[in-house]
Amino acid sequence: MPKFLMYFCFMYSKELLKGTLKTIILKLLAENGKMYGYEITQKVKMLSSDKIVITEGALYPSLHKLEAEGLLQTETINIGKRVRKYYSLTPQGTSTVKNKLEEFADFVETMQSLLSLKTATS
Amino acid sequence: MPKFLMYFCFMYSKELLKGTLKTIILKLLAENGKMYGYEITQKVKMLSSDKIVITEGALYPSLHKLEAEGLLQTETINIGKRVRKYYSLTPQGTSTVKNKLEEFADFVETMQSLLSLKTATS
DNA sequence: TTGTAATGCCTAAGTTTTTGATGTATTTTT
DNA sequence: AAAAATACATCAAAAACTTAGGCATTACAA
Repeated sequence: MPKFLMYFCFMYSKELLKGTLKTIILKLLAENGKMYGYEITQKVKMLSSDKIVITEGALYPSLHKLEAEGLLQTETINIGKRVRKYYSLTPQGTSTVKNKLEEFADFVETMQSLLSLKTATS
Repeated sequence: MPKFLMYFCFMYSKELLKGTLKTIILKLLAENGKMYGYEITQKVKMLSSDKIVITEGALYPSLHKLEAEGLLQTETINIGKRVRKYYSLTPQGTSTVKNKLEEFADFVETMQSLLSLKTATS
């Protein structure tokens, strides 16, 4: 789909996405073993039907930070003359994924009750 | 509960909360007609069992912004020598609440499927 | 009665996270 | 041959928040 058309279809205010990027990255890596940056952006777009678009300006700083924190490790390989940098979870990263997911689930539950989005079976 | 103890019990990383503040405010006002700032902080704390704590440093700028955007209107009354500023929804605000809630619900659904938190009935 | 906590409004500096623009280079498709 | 996709990255600016403070009144406990 051409870029200029995308803005008419999907995507909600990005505000809500804030704070969820790391969780998304960690979860994807937990499921797929290792992925490179560009692959992550495409996967998220596809899995969310273009509703969640991770820009590279947000992704790479986040990946670098996770690596600096010891949650991710990298492995660079060459595809012809092009470089590809694979990210994967460290042991510490693996144990963090679970916490992050629980935290998100808990947050959602709290918010849903606060916003009365989850009505008691009545 | 004393402040120094609170940090041991509840509250998850505030990151996730980002972007949800306006939605929370609008929904509370839709339900309660009119509320004042301090009241909102207390209500949210209570309804979320202290899991969501809205600081005044976040609340007041947000209220002022919503007012500037025409979604809220105010009414100041005096309680003895103390001032109390009630906020309520404008017609525009009322129609915005629904959108915000739908947006949040949609976001959550997308995230849950992305994070595989919602498994298909199997 | 005195001082601490609670009520009630507010601002402002600094941090974090993200957007949007830009840069570079290779490979694939039209 | 040109355009789009692949693939990495950085950086200024915006947005939203945290932390810390300021001011004043009222309630409560020591």
